[in-house]
Amino acid sequence: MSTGNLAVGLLRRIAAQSVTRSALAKEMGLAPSTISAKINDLMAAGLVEERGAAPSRGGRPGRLLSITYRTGRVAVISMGAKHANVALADLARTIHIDSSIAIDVAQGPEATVELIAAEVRSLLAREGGELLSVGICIPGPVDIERRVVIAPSRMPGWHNQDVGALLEAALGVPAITDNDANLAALGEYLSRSDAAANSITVLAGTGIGTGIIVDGELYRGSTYASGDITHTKVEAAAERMCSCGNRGCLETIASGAAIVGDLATSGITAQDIIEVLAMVRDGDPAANGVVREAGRQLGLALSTVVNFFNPGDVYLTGALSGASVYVAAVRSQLYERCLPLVTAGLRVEAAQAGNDAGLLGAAELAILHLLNQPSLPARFSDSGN
Amino acid sequence: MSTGNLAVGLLRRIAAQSVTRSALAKEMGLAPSTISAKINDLMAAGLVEERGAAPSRGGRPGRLLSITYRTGRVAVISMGAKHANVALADLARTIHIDSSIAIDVAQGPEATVELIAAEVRSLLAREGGELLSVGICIPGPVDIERRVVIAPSRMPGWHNQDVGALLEAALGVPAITDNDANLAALGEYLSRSDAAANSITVLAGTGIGTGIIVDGELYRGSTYASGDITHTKVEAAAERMCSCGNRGCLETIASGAAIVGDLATSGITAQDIIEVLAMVRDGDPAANGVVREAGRQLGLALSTVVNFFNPGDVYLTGALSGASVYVAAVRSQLYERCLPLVTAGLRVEAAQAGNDAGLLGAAELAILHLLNQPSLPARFSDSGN
DNA sequence: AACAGTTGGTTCGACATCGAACGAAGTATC
DNA sequence: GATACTTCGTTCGATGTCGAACCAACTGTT
Repeated sequence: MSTGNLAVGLLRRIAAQSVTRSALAKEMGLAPSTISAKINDLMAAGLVEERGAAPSRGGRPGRLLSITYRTGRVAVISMGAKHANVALADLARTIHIDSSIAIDVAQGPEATVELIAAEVRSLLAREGGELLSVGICIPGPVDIERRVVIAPSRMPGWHNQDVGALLEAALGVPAITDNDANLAALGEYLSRSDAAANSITVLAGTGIGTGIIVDGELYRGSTYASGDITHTKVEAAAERMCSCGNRGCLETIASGAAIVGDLATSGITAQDIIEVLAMVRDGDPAANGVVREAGRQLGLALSTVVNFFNPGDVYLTGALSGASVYVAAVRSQLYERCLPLVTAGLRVEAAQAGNDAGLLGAAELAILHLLNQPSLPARFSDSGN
Repeated sequence: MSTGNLAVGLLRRIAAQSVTRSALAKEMGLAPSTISAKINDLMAAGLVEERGAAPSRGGRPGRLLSITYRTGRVAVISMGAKHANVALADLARTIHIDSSIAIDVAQGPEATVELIAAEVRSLLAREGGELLSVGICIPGPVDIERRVVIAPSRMPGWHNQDVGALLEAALGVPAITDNDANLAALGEYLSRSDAAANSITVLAGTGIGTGIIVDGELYRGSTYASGDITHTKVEAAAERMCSCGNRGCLETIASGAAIVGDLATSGITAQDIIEVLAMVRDGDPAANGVVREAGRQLGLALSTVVNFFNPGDVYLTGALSGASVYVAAVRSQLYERCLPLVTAGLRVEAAQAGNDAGLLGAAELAILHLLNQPSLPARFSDSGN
């Protein structure tokens, strides 16, 4: 009776923050009567309750609505090749606890998922609450229809694997999977109140992927491969051999690995990109120069894409986005190289959600997935606190 | 009473071709009862009538529905810098008569629109029928909200001009304006039964623009500037000066003007790109080589965009798309340079609608615009044949 | 020629949403 | 503290869409 799409939207919104009926009506652009009717259903089903009143704004004060169920948790995971970030979030998409564990994708899906599942259980034991759903970011293309990882260049042995099914088997709750850059774009879009309807979120890690938001919705392309700019040709990299077998790819000059490598050839050894960032922060000129150059090259490659897509916002995530030289280099390249009409109003910024963007996007998808389960109201009402 | 959005969709569909109620229900994914109810309204309003029966398919034969009004015409115009194609189409988007006239955009909007309007009147005088609406393709960005041309690099004096208003004043019917590449994409998408949901349509003329279809809808970008790849940097053009003041732009090596220029430097003079095409068809090796190289460079520039956008189809329009060497060169570059997951299922073809693609897109927009006029039913019913 | 099978179209009750009108519960003003 | 004003929420009739059941009209088979 209350499993309609509107009910889901209302639950999501109320879970995020207490609101009054009239505020909901305005936010959602629906008639007050429609909201009231639905809220009645939800209250009858025991999912929502009135809790206190909003301050009057010159007239009758509104009654604040809260979600009855507050101990539900979604587990969200962001996978890299060597590490995974694991976190628990509530239904309002707020992250309550998180941790990082060492994994090795080369060990294959089963072993990796078991490590991740163990960490989820451990976080649950510490934090309490009931696990309702899981969302995971994969560093490679994901066919969300068939629900499998496809041809992930950095994850041999994972092709056609249904990671969601493995997680479901291990944790006993619904799970969803999507590409990391896609989820970062979704997370950043959702966590901004001022987000443009069309945006590109760049995730520069081992490879360089982007997530695309079109008209407020995630765009995944015709074969779930959209957003890949790793192998865009840049002149400055013409001599460099890429892992894909070609030369001149953006990855060979703007990825984390490339930066570490470039520093090594100038005699400076850094363990990983995090160390490089620390050096930049300490004012190391060599590190600074290499990072700026990486940003410049990324900006150059992005300029074609930005001219084509004409986004309102470009968000940068990944470790490098913490360095302001990097962000500034990307921005200045875009402003210099793109058409005036395209740069008019264009924002180029580090993601506000930082490295949690992917986790937030995963939480959103996991919650939506959960709320679309047919058995939802039962779960909520008979395990509610 | 029958001005709802469903009514518009039904009218459009019935105008395109006679159909039965049950076929409409299937096509539109609506309940048969919904269709019947709406058709009753439309018949009561005198907009639709039953005309004959469909052959039985093993059961009760359907009754074919036709639009009552068949002499209505929309005028569609595709503007270039020196020429404009003017045509009349019916409500089914079929072009009945067309012509080409010489214009000069440097004369400014008023004079140009007057020339165009005169040609529309002349076509109407020849063909008969009542003019209902006008659609025009502009070779530059168009802000469809404010309904003005913005910063058109090749049309000085047209900035912030409302061409639609000028046409309305001259012809006395509603008019709409949009960018030529956008409308070509829309037209090609609509005229294919097998079109992919996400596609890029390349219009290579003076500049090189693309129109983008996302999930079956035209995507225009955040500032109506999407699709511009004219100034994408290509290595082979590094030495060439572009009209934009930079070097290395795609336009300097892959546009029609660039091809004519390149042939001139090898001592071969062609008046325009049409002549070059004729030479290619005659097997002229120099012309062939230059056209193939243009296609190769376009393909190279497109590869970044295709990796990013992951379309199902790429359509080529504009004069050059008539040369199969050109299409083949673009296709082979895309297949070679894009990721396997992106090229899986990717089609790269000359537009089926050919150079009419823009006119068809303009007809679509003009018809939609017309059907969204509040006074529509009156117009239709009291002037119907 | 009767009858089963198939497809086309309508009727009717259910449901979601809307908008207008109204009652409820405050604040501001005199 | 009466009165106007503002905001919140509900009631109620109208509208659009759906799906199930039903009637209508044809084909093919026996």
